[in-house]
Amino acid sequence: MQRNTRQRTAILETLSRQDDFRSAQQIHEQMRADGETVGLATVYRTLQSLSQAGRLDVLVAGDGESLYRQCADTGHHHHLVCRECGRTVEFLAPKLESAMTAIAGEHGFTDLDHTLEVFGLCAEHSAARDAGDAGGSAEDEARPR
Amino acid sequence: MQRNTRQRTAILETLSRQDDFRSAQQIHEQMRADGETVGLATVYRTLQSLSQAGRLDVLVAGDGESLYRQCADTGHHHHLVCRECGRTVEFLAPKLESAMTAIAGEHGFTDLDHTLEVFGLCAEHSAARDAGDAGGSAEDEARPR
DNA sequence: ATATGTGCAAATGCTTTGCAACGCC
DNA sequence: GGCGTTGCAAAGCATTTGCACATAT
Repeated sequence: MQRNTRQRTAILETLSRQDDFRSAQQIHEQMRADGETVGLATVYRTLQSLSQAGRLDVLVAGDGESLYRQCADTGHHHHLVCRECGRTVEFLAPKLESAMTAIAGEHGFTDLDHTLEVFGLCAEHSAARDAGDAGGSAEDEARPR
Repeated sequence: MQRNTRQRTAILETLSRQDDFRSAQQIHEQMRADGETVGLATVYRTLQSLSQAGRLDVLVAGDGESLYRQCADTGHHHHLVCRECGRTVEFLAPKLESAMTAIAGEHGFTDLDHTLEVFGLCAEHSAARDAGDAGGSAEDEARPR
């Protein structure tokens, strides 16, 4: 129930070369730039199926856009993401998990699920901002939102 | 820089009578049902300005829709939300906050911000499910998504 | 008086879908 | 050969925006 098509392979390959969280559109755009011929709808459909299969991590940005990334850790984990460049650090927070489970239990909640994502500016970009990067240079093109 | 219009007042009043997280459209719909005459765009604009002013909590649902709620705790806090009925419990997690700050710091990240929301089934609805409520009754109308 | 807020409808932007052609297995 | 997959364009949705009109202060 999941065939190995040229497109599917190309998408996986593109993702494996990518370290940041990227939107479906950005991934599609990059593939076109790399000479791949893939329809945008296919990218959407494939990313969706891959994430459902647990082979991809999804992050819903503040504006509702979905961002995808192939993570090193295949289990449950969280992310520290740079708002400017999308640079991502994966981390675990076991104490936090148990604390949440406890709180939920106290209130009679079951069937839990949670989202925890941290956004900020990575070392490189917080430095740039300190230096007075008020006017936003030519980085508009590169940011993963 | 923020006038007291009939619409603004009505929206605040509606929110104060509401205990669950609701989307802009649901709030608008309810207001119409209550006999209020307010444009949808106004609801969107007002909810946005209120949340920016910190008078409202916003939650981005999994599908990207924004949900609003007037919370008791005006400071920083998190939510435990029932997937079925939207019932919400506010909670604090100070240890968790510092743990995240620490992790972010280790990686050189600054200007932090984070999202932490827990979803699950409240006592009432987890019981209903256990009882074999597979066919979903007439509750479709009431759920805040 | 005048800066703001409002309403409507059109425009946006991301994502999904219908459907015929296509290509793995 | 059959059934999942692809592509394109159209459709869907939540949200935003332009603009003329209304209205708080």
